[in-house]
Amino acid sequence: MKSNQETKPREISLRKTAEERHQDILEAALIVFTRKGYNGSTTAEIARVAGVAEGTIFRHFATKKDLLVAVLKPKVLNGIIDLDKEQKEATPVEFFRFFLRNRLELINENDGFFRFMFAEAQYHSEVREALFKGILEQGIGIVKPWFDMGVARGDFKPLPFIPTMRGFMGMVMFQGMFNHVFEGLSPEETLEEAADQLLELLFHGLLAK
Amino acid sequence: MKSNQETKPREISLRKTAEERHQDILEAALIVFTRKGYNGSTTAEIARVAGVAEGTIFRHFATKKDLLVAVLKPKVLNGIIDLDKEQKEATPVEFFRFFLRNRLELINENDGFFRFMFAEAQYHSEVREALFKGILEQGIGIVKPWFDMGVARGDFKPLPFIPTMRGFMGMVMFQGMFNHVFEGLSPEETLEEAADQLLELLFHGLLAK
Amino acid sequence: MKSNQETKPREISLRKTAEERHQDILEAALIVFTRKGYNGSTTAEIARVAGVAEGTIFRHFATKKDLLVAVLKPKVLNGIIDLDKEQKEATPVEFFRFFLRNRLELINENDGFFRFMFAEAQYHSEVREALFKGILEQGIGIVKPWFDMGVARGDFKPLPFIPTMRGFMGMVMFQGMFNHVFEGLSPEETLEEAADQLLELLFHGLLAK
Amino acid sequence: MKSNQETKPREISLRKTAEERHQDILEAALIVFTRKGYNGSTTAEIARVAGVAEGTIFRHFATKKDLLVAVLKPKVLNGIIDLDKEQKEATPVEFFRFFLRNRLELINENDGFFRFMFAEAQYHSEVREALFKGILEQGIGIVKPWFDMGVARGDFKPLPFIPTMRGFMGMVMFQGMFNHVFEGLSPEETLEEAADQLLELLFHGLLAK
DNA sequence: TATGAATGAGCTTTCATTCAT
DNA sequence: GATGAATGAAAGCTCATTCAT
Repeated sequence: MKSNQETKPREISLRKTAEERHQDILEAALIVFTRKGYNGSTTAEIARVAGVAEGTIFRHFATKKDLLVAVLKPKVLNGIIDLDKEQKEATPVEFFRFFLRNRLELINENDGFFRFMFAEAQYHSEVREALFKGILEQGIGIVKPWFDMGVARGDFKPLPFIPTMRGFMGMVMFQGMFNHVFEGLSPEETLEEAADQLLELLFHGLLAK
Repeated sequence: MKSNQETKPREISLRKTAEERHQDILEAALIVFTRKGYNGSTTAEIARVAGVAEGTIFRHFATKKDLLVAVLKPKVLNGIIDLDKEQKEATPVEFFRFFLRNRLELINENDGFFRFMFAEAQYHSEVREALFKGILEQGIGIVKPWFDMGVARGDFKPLPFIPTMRGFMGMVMFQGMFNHVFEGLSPEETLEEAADQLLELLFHGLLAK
Repeated sequence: MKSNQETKPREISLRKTAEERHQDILEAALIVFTRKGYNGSTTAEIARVAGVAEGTIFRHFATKKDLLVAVLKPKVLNGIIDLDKEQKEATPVEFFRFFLRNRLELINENDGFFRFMFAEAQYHSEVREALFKGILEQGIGIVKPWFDMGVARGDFKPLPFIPTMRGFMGMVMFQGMFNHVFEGLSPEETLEEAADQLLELLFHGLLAK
Repeated sequence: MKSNQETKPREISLRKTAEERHQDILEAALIVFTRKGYNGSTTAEIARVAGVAEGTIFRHFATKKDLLVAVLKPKVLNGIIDLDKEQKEATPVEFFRFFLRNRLELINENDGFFRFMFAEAQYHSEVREALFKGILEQGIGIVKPWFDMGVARGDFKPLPFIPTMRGFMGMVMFQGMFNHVFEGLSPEETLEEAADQLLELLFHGLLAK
């Protein structure tokens, strides 16, 4: 008793905390959703992957839809923040180079998740909103000042921001997301090379002069 | 056959032919799949939209998956053909301008179907293959000669084809497909304006000099 | 072929008609609901009793609640009609005697169903309404003219109708419904004897003079 | 034991005693059962109403059924006792008047509980027995001497006790219990008026002579 | 002793597919 | 061929009960 009181050796608990289970379920849902889509995933499989009973899922998330939303939230919030933290001294051109590489890496690391998000955005307004508010708005908020600065400095042409941005994002997203669908077209290419070639096209265009 | 054609004088039949029902089902499936996704669609709803009994679907298509494949086939085959028929006299630059506008129109007219295809491509290898073989390969087959010609004539820079193409397609597809998700960013823009701005970026790039 | 066309011997169909299945399910639901209550009954058991697959129930009734309502409807509608058809020539006293016996028989024959209805009326507004509209309102509509006639003829005292009715119905319903709960108190009693004794009390009261 | 009583000076404890929790759970169960029925109530809701954890319920009552039985017991035991304590000097007629009013008040005060009991008596033998032993038998035990005395004194007709009792109880119970179901029929009526009218019918009957 | 997260059997409901007509 | 009722496996979800803390 005494020693117990004094040392309290923080015995390794066999039981997971509620927070850990919560995370287990979220991670499992991320994996399964990404692989099979929302409608193609069953709560039974998510439970199996998470290593919990099926009922446990509904203790943490009232409905399957709630679980979907909970899966989206952290990905959306954490995806972009602090991106330009260390880029304070960069030129706009350098920022765009950095940004494009960084996005391709992000998409690559979260393999399948962005594809999942764009896919489900069509069918579920919750996803659409998360995609829009969490990713697009934030992305634009970060890129626009650099774009404006580039135009102000005379580095960039004074093109309209939104359409230009859309073209730029199209390049990046498409490369990042559908690489998977089109795999085989240029298999030995590295991520950096892909980024550089997109940048070349973005910066200088296709025409010879 | 002949006697059949002659004697049966094509009376205005209230009964549809098997071929007509087949088409009704395909069209209904296209509509429902596009709106709700493959897993989100029920054969009951497709039957209702098609105006046939649920069992009839399975007389024409053994499984729901078969129906999906059958829906993809004609879209994929007809999507691209005859594109360059009337462009024989054009310059590569003119072709690209025409191609980009034509693709945006195509995507627009088949509202939702391309989104559906890219979305389901993740979850169903059948769709992935249809997308790849039917659209990408054909598209590349058509564009590459013009690209090569442009490079040969000195109109285009000698950039590597595949990455350049991917950037180009990214612009086009992203604009066409996710416009819907990002609606509101530039609402009064016409399709032509969007096409012109993408072309400006594609041809001359972002940098000022 | 020919004989088939001519005689068409109305082969005994192995398959039940949709209407028959509908009835099977309603009858099964009546049995199970009556025995176990609404919340205590499972659609699995109802299906088993009806001899159909569980899914079949939901082809005929969208929800379990709908099935409950469908069970109530015919009982409620058929319970009372034509009661006074053959009583045109009776005196009010004779009518009351007939009515009381008739109600006790009805409750007896539909063993458990009235108990079920009064029980579930507490928890489900659908049942409450059915009970009120289908049984009480109709019952009052039938009895009131006879009561009024009895008062007009000087057979009955001019008591207020509703409270008197409630006392009368209480006697009848309680006897009919909770006989079951209180069984054992007077086991060899016949239905007729019970009715006669209630009538005696109803007509002449407890007091000696 | 003694030292325990003396040394621990009943400090105002924030913690409830086991006995208090026991009571809290019983009260909560009474409320929830009465409102939703046994099968319609969840242990989760009872725990919430009681202000305890769900597991705590099962520390006090092994099963939900045990909780039901425990809820019934005190109601059944306390429902009737002391009824005739102050009626020693009354006449049988006065007793019946008092008894009827008293029962209506009791049913009214325990709003819903008697309805609950009669309802669940159909589905649960435990309730049936409690109802029978706790309420009927006791009630009969109390009323019968007064009835017999009334008959002996020549106040009451020599009717058979059980059927008469059943008619009487039917009036009372039905009025008390299903008033709720039939509300609206005579809304401004007071409890006393209702009692008086039932007594009038009970004592003198419906017939004019 | 009280807690409340976890459990898993079982609930109502859905749906692709079958098959007698 | 067309029908549509029937099927039953499987879906999402509930809930009385358990048990490590």
